[in-house]
Formats: sequence, C-alpha cells, structure tokens
Amino acid sequence: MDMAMIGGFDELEVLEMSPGGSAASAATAAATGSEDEGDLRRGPWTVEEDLLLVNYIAAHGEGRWNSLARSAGLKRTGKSCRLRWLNYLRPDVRRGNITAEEQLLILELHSRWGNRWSKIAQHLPGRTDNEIKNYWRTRVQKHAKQLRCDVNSRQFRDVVRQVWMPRLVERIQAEYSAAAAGGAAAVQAAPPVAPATTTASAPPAYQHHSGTYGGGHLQQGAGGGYQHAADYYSYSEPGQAAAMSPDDTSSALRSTLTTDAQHHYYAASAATPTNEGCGGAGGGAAAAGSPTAADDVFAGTSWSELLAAVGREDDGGSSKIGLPDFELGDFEDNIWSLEDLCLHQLC
DNA sequence: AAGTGTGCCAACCGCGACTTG
DNA sequence: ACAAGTCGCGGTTGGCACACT
Repeated sequence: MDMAMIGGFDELEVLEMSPGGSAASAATAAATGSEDEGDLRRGPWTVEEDLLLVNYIAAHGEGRWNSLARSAGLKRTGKSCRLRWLNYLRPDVRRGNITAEEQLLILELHSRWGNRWSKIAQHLPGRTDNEIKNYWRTRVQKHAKQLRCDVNSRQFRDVVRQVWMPRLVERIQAEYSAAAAGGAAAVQAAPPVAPATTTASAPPAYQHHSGTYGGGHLQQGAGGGYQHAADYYSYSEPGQAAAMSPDDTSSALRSTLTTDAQHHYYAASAATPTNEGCGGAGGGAAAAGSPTAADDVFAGTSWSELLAAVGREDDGGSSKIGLPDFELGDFEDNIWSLEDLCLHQLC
C-alpha cells in the first residue's frame, strides 16, 4: 500500500477523506456513510480505517474477512475490507498507467477468456481485476463504441487483432529498439516496422517462426525469450496440460515482451470470414464464453496473410473479413489512429 | 472564468461457489 | 445431506478531476 500517502496526512481533520479524495467526497461519505445504519460504514475509506486494516493484516494476516473486520475494530463488512485490501492497500498493488505490454496481455487474455477479470489479473503482476475491468470498460469499450461495434462482436475482435495488437507490438518493439539503441552503438535494430512487413524485417527476437497456438510449439530458438514464449504459448485451459504455472506472471509478461509477439497474435488469429454485424447482439456469446483453441478460427494463418485479408464490406466484395463501415471518431492515442485503420484499409 | 462533457477509478451490489458446523 | 455463513467474481454506480467550449 501507499503508506507514504497515508502518512502524508498530518491533520486528523482530513482523515474523513478517501485517499486522493476531497472534502466533497468526505461530505458524501458522511452523507451516505450511514455510520449508524447497522453500525456499518459505507462509502470511501478514511485513513484511520486504512491504518486499522493494514496494521491488523500485518499482525494477523489476511483472510476470514468478516471476523477480521470485527477484530480490527472496523465498522465495515468483511467484503468491504477484502475489497479495500485487494484493490488498494495491498503492498504489491501496482498503480499508474497500463503499459503497452499490459494492454497487449489484456487484449490477448480477454480474447481467450472473456470477462474473466480475476483470471486475467493473475497474469498482470500488481494489477487488480478491478483495474483491468475498468481499463476494458473505459478504453476498449470506448473504441468499440467509436467503431459502432459491439465490443463482443467478431468484427471488433478482428480489429483488435489486426490493428490494435499490431500497433502495440510495434510500440513495444520500438521501445525495445530505442532502449537497445541507447545502450549500445550497434543500433542496427529495425525501426518500428510496418505490420505487413514485420515478418520479414523484424529483428531476431521478433523473427517469424511457426508454431501452434496453444500448443507451445516453437521451431526456432532465440534465447531466453523463446523459452518464455514457449511457456506462454503453451498455457492451457483447465483440463489441458499447462506449461506455465498460474503464478508465473512475470514469465508471461516477459514472454510478451521478448518473443515473436506478432506471430503469437496473428498466427493465432487466422480469420474465418464473417459478416457478423456490428452493434448487434450477435457477438455476445462469443465473448461471454472463452474462445477455446478449437473455437479459434484464426489459427494457422500468418499475420501478414491476415492483414491482406482485411477489407471493408463495401469495397466491392473483395473483402475477406466483413469489417463495418466505420465511423471514426478521434482516437486519443496513437495505438489506434485513423491512419492505422486507413492504412489497413479498415476505413 | 464559468459551464459542460468525459474519463477514470474506488466502492458497492447481487449472485453463485465454496466452506463449515 | 443440509443450512448458514463466507468468499470471490463480474457488473454497475457515484463522484472527482480534467479537458474542452
């Protein structure tokens, strides 16, 4: 937890504030706090409450939240204590912007597992399910809305795979190249590569290799990165052999950073043409459920092939994938810009 | 400078799964 | 085997902060 932040409050008068909150929120807390309602408080946590909780857990450990709440002298439900601890006070909670690597993981894992936020969060060290859920709702769903797509529609998933993820990979790649350039003179590292040419021109760590999505099948070794990649690739659903332990989150992240991510995301995404409409209810089941390997109709196609297959519904029938006639709004980040979509003939 | 809109995030709620007696 | 209690998850909401007009 951010004890420094809590310690930063010198005056007890401001204790009736949620961290990062305000007097207004404190007032709200007082108004809605129902301190007397069943002797249970609700609303924003005060610094005093945080300290009580943290100190109690430090001394006795977590778990048994209802009795913990009583024993710690907190007028909160166990549920509320658990939430506060897990989402905010836990020492290893990571705060700040979701990195490109993390975005990539979230997109990938969500495409596999759907809204299994806690499961996804297990693979992002320090991130909470709540944070990932919020990210999805505020960022990803916003994009879907801009595209007039149902976030669960296959079209939107295609766009994520064919535009957003490549963009993230490029960004990560560029960052690594820049880091490498900063460290050594041997900066022959490839510049951020255009998606369709990546396979041919990427630096070694990103070289294309064939593999089987979900099978951990790697034909080409390229140092430690590939080892991690193997771990990541071979992660399986319960019931299947899982090469990566659930707690090997850093491995998952590293693999995302250091492997043939493009292959991973695009070979894994070999598209089956579909004209499922955007904004309809059609995609709900697809995302609500967790796409299995068998369900992954994108398996087996290189990502450059995939990009070549992308087109619009109204392009005279040449499209392989029925992407909608997007009405583009402003994309606030460079990951997914109008230029990107136009570049890939998605607009 | 004031009003409005939007993004973000902490917290709550309901429900199902699990545990315990 | 069953009921009550507890836990964990996903969905939703309320409100602050900031950007924009």
